[in-house]
Amino acid sequence: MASGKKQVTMATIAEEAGLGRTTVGYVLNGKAAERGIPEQTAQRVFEIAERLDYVPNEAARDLRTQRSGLIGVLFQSLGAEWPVRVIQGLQDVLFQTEDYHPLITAHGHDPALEEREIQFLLRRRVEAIICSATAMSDTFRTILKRRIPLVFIGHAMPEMPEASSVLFDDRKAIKAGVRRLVEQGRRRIAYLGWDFPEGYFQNRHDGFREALEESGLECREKWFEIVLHGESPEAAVRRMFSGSGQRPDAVFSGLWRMALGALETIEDLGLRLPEDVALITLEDHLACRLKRIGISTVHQPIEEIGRQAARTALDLIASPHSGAIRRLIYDCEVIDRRTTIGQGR
Amino acid sequence: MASGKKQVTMATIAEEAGLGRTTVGYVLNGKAAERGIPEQTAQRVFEIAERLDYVPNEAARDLRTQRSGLIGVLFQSLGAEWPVRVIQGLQDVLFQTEDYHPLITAHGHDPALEEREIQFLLRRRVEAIICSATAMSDTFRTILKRRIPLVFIGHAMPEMPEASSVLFDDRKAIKAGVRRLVEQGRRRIAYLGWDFPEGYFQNRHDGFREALEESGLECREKWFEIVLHGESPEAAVRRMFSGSGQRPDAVFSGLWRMALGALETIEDLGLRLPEDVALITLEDHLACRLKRIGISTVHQPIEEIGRQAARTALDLIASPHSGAIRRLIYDCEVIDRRTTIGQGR
DNA sequence: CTGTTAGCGCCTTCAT
DNA sequence: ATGAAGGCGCTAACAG
Repeated sequence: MASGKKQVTMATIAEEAGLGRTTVGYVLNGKAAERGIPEQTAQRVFEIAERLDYVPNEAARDLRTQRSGLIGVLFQSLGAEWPVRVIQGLQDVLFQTEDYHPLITAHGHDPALEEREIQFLLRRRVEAIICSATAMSDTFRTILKRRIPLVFIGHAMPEMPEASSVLFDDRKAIKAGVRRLVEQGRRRIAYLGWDFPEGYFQNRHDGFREALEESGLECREKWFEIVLHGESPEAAVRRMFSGSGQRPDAVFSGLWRMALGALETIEDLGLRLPEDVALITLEDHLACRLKRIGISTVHQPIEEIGRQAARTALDLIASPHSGAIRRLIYDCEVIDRRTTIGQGR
Repeated sequence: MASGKKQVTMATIAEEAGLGRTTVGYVLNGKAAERGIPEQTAQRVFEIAERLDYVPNEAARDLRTQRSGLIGVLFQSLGAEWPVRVIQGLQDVLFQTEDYHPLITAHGHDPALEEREIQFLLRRRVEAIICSATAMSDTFRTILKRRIPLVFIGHAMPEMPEASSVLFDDRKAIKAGVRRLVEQGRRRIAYLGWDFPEGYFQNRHDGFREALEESGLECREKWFEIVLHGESPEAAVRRMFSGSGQRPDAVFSGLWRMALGALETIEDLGLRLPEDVALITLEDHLACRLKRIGISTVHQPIEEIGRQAARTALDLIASPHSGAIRRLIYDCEVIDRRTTIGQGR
């Protein structure tokens, strides 16, 4: 393989031990007892294996057993904070199984690469694929056609009802955040959202409107800003606070980046946080947690998405004929930092 | 495999096309021309493959060719910022090859898991392993014994001269940082380091002393603080600034986390940055780049470590008998932010 | 131009 | 209690 002398295989061990391959195979797979192979023989086999630095060949095993023990994991990019945390959740679960490992890939928003990477996963015969939703790609269809369990995380893909998904209950989180603002006496709550090309965040936008309604507040269009892709949040915030009429006394942001922009802009306008304006955001990013930034957030446990996605994949592998599984992660926690009136944290 | 009808293999295609497996095999591997197979036949094979959703089986291919096309990548944790950026660099290079893919793993500082994961990589017959150095583990010896190229990143492992490595030239970076401080008129420069258990950062500590020496400054022990594992940087900084004697007029920090602590503490002490004290750090972490934090840094291109590590691995695979390759990444750039006197950025 | 053949290393049924 | 044998899907040397 790497070089040098020949590989050590089960045959090598069998020969060395003066046994048949079969016996060795059973011993090495921990089925010695089951086949009535004497303890002593097993012992000897293990010793020889150790001495010879035997390492089983997964390719051969996969080929023979028609399974790979791999779960494909496909992200657009690993650069953001959340993919990494999702992966940690995945590993929490997969490390326990002993049987499954993630095969992690990213495509950097490049459709050609995406296709290639999916092919890669298929060639390796991954038994399930966990991925973040992207623009509809035909390649996903290929996955389903081969009847490989597909689990979307982060956002659902409504065009693919056959696929499973594990998502945050964003509406619930938004309501919790808005409720906190209302508790703190805010009545003029603005919204700062982002217009991702595929409209993935529609759910958040709608959730905000619903939340206001539930609190008996009106949603003024002037205070409902959807920042376009490529546009800076700063402009949106300035617009929101411009004019001589009433100003918002709170801003709910759907993304941490926008919240950071809002923080800057609001202070630039000479307003004080949280006295004049409160600010709260989804996505409890590291930046929000830093003492000098301290943006209050509705914290959602990203690792839990990973854990549930792993479990979902395993469930689907175990019973391939069950329908799609859809899970919502309801957990969320409002964390008061500098930008809301809380006891801090 | 997943379920349902039988797998589509080359044999299926051969049968469907009324050809021999060999012919199909050559066509599918793009060696039709080389073997003088008529364009038309090739065309037909491709069509059938497409129609049948044929996906080659890597396990079979690996078994046959005795290579896996996988490069193992092992981190302690993916949670920090730099592993992810290293991976992006790796992918930059590997995506170009078409032939190699990373197989990414982490073990969360758990030696038992580390061992298991290395076993996992070996069973999959990765052709090289790229990993961040940890406490000396015997498992690494196993890797070398099997003559699998091993590339350390981040820190060298002096105990293993047979292993390759790709590292930053921290000394050079530190000198650049110190030089900038000196240019700005600082003469009483303190150092804030961290005592990682294995003493990996000794290199940085020494580099700082050297840098001072080169600038003709003395290194006062009071201003040379190595924060112990688990201790807070705050205490160290307070110590450094305590007493009635002279105070440092600049702090060089070896880690962004410490720099952040220093920033807080220095301001808590009623000192102004950068007027009273300048602050500069290694590790250009996101937190340093945020406008409200704005810690000046000596920026090192982490992605480049990934790229070079990938190239090193590929080189070693290509010529397994060459000795260890050691690469230093010299690039670094001093970035002035709020905590030094620069034109900002 | 195309086919036959012999494995790669492992699992597993069947025979002894 | 142990072994022989066949085959998973693919490649490549060797015939035709």
